[in-house]
Amino acid sequence: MVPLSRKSPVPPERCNLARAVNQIGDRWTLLILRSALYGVRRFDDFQTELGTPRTILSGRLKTLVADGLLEKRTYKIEGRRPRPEYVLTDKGEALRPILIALTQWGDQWLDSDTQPPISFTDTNSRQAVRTAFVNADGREVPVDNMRIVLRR
Amino acid sequence: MVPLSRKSPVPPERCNLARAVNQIGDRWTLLILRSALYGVRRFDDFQTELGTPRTILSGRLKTLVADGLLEKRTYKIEGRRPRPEYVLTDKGEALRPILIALTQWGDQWLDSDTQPPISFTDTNSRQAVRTAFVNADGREVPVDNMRIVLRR
DNA sequence: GGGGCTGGATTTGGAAGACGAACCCATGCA
DNA sequence: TGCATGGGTTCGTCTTCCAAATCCAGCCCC
Repeated sequence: MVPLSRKSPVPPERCNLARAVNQIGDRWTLLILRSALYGVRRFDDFQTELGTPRTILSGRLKTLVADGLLEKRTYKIEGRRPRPEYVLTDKGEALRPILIALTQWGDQWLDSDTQPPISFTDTNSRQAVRTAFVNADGREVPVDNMRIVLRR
Repeated sequence: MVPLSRKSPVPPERCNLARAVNQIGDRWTLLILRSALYGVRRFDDFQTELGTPRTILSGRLKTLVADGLLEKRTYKIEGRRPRPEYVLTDKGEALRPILIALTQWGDQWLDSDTQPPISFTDTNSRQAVRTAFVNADGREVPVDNMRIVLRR
């Protein structure tokens, strides 16, 4: 168990986890990113799938673009007028492993009775894949073997 | 780039990521969990560190306990009256790798200019540690080598 | 070229939740 | 008895959320 501490080693103002939470730590924002990672790009598709109020969706898409997680582009279907679409940037795409890990957390702790509706396997070994800590060589490092390094 | 999709392969109602987001996808909830992972346990310590309004903090702690992420216990200091403290359960502790991964995402995408204030190393190799997907043998699986498996 | 359709929004009021300040309350201590 | 401490709740305001209605631009068709 984690030892008692009266305060965190890194104060929230300097903490990149806190900053990340401020940028994406919001229900709708995370749900929009979820859909985006599955390839959803269009306003009405987000709206239909998530049931997000249109005002909110409009605002969240704006801040996601402003924060560089989505890129607003224009797509054009033959015979239709051009329309915007919202595509993940590299920065947004970099959240994929994290959200997959969170999915697996949900599989285990929110719905452990039933088989998860989606899972991930290694195409070579065909084994199930999980998240873990690895060193530079890609070898797993057990949590007990990890040391925290603080800078100042 | 992710191919266009008009809707997600798993609808939000059945999606454990969406469920996870509904349980912890909230600014204050995530910040409280951050502090808890660093060992913070007491009402006033959370409040001082995060600046959470006391009403909000009180409510969030209640739901975190109700959701089984924190356990409410009693601690007693010699000569002081007993008080409650909030300690991570296994379910809450299981979020650690995910929040570490999110910290590292923040290091890279929100503050890449400066050295991150906190990092993690392997006590054996003294190398930096990162999160990755591994197979059952603890061998890293590159993201391109992952296959999605849908049920039903 | 007027009318309808369609997708991507903004405007408008009412409801819910966030917030800060003040207060409460049980215990231990002087 | 009075005061200090930690952990809350109550209160009134203020912001944000939300649903419904409306707007708007471009394309189609007649």
